[in-house]
Amino acid sequence: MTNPTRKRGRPRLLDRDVGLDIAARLFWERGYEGTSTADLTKAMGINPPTLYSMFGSKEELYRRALDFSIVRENSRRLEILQSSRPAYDALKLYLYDIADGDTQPDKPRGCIVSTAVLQHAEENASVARMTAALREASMQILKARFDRAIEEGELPVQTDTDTLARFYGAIIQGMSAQACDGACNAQLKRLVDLALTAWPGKRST
Amino acid sequence: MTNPTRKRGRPRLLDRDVGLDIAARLFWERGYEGTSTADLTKAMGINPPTLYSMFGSKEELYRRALDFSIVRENSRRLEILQSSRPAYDALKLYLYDIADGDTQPDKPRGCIVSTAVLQHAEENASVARMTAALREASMQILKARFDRAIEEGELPVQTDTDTLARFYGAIIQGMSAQACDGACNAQLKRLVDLALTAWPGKRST
DNA sequence: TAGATTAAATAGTGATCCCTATAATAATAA
DNA sequence: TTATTATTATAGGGATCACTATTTAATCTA
Repeated sequence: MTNPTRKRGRPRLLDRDVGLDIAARLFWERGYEGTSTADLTKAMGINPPTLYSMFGSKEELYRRALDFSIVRENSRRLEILQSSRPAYDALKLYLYDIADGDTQPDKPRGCIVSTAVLQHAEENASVARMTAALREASMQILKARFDRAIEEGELPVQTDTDTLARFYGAIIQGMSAQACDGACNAQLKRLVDLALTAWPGKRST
Repeated sequence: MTNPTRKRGRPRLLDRDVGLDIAARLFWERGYEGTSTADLTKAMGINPPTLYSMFGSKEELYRRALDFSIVRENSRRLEILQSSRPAYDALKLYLYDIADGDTQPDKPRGCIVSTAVLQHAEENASVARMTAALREASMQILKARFDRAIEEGELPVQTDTDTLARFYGAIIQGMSAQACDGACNAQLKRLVDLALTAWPGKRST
C-alpha cells in the first residue's frame, strides 16, 4: 500500500514551521547571542541532534527564523506601503503598523530585526552583517517608494530620498528600541505623527 | 620614612581608570553579552582574580564602565544642550555632537548606551533595566530642555514635550543603530537636519 | 630585619556553550 | 518478514563561561 503523502522512514515529530515559529519567538525576545541551543531544543521539545539535522546550525536556524518571521510580520505591511495610496498616507499606515508590531500583547517587544545584533562578539560578525543587510534592504524599499512618489508628483523632484529613507529607518529602529524599553503603542504612534511632520511640504504643528 | 602618596601593601599594576577605559571600549564594541571576562582580563593584561578584586563582577564592571564612558563622552554634549543658546540651536549642536560620537575614527561605531542590551537572555534582565534607565534619563533631560524652551517662549505652550523628547530619543537610537551598520558622519548629519524640520514651527523643505 | 598589609599569579571550579558519534526507533518497500 | 530509509534519543566532547580558593610577591611600618 503506497501513501504518496507519507515518506519512508520514521516520521518527524516536529513540523519545520512550528520549529521556526518557536525559534523566531525566542530569538526575537533574547537576540542571537542571548538564545542558547539548549533554550531552543527545550522550547521545541526536541534533542540537540534533531535541531541540527533540521536546521544545520544555530546561525542557519537564525537565518531561517528571521526569514520566516519577516514573511509573516512584514508582508501585509509592505503591501500597505506599496499600494496605490498617496505616498504620505501609505507611509503613515506603514509606520502605524510597525508601531502595532512593536507592541503586540503576548509577543516580544520591538522588532526582531530592527534592533538585532548591533553590538556583538567578533565571532558573530557574519550574523551581524546579515541583520545589517536586512535593515539596509528595508531602507532601500522605503527609498524606492519615495522615488516613486517623486515620479508621481507627490514629492519635489529635488527631494533627497536617500536621507528621507534613512530618517524613517531611524524612526523605525528607535521605535523598536523604545518598545524594548517599555514604550506603549500610543506613545509610539504619537512619535510617528511627529516624524511625519518632517515629510517634505508638511507643516509641523 | 612616610610617603603620603603611597599606600601600604603591594602597589597596583593597573590603574582603575585605565581598566575602565579598556572595559568601556570592549563593551562598546561587543556589548555586554558579547564581551567575556576572558576578553576583559586579556585586554587589561591582568588575571581574573585581579579583575574581581578591582571591580566585583562582570555586571558591576559594566555599570562602572558605562558611568566612566558617559562622563567622558556626554559632559560637553550636555553643556551644549543646556547652554543659554536658543533651544533649537542647542538641540542641533547636541545632535551633531552625537553624530560625531557615533562615527569617531578608531572607536567603536554608535553609542555605547543607545543600542545596548535591547534583546537579551533572561539572566541579564537587570543589566537591560540599567541601560533602559540610562536611555530614559537621557530622554528626560531632553524633555526638561524642551519644557524650559516653553518657559522661555521658544516653543508653543501646548507643545507635547514628552513626545518631542521621545522623538529625538528615537533619532538618537536610530543613528546609533545605523552607525553600527556602517553609516558615515555626513549621512547621520543629513538625517539630523531632516529630523530638525519636525521642530514645532519649523517648515520642512 | 620582622611583621603587617595589599595585590599579584597559579590553578583551578562547576556550569554552560555549540555541536556530534553512535545507537535505537518507526515508518515504507520488497 | 526483512531490508531500507529517515528520524529519533542517548550520551557526551572539547571549549568557553563567570568566578574563586590558595599561594606568592611587593610594598609599607615598627
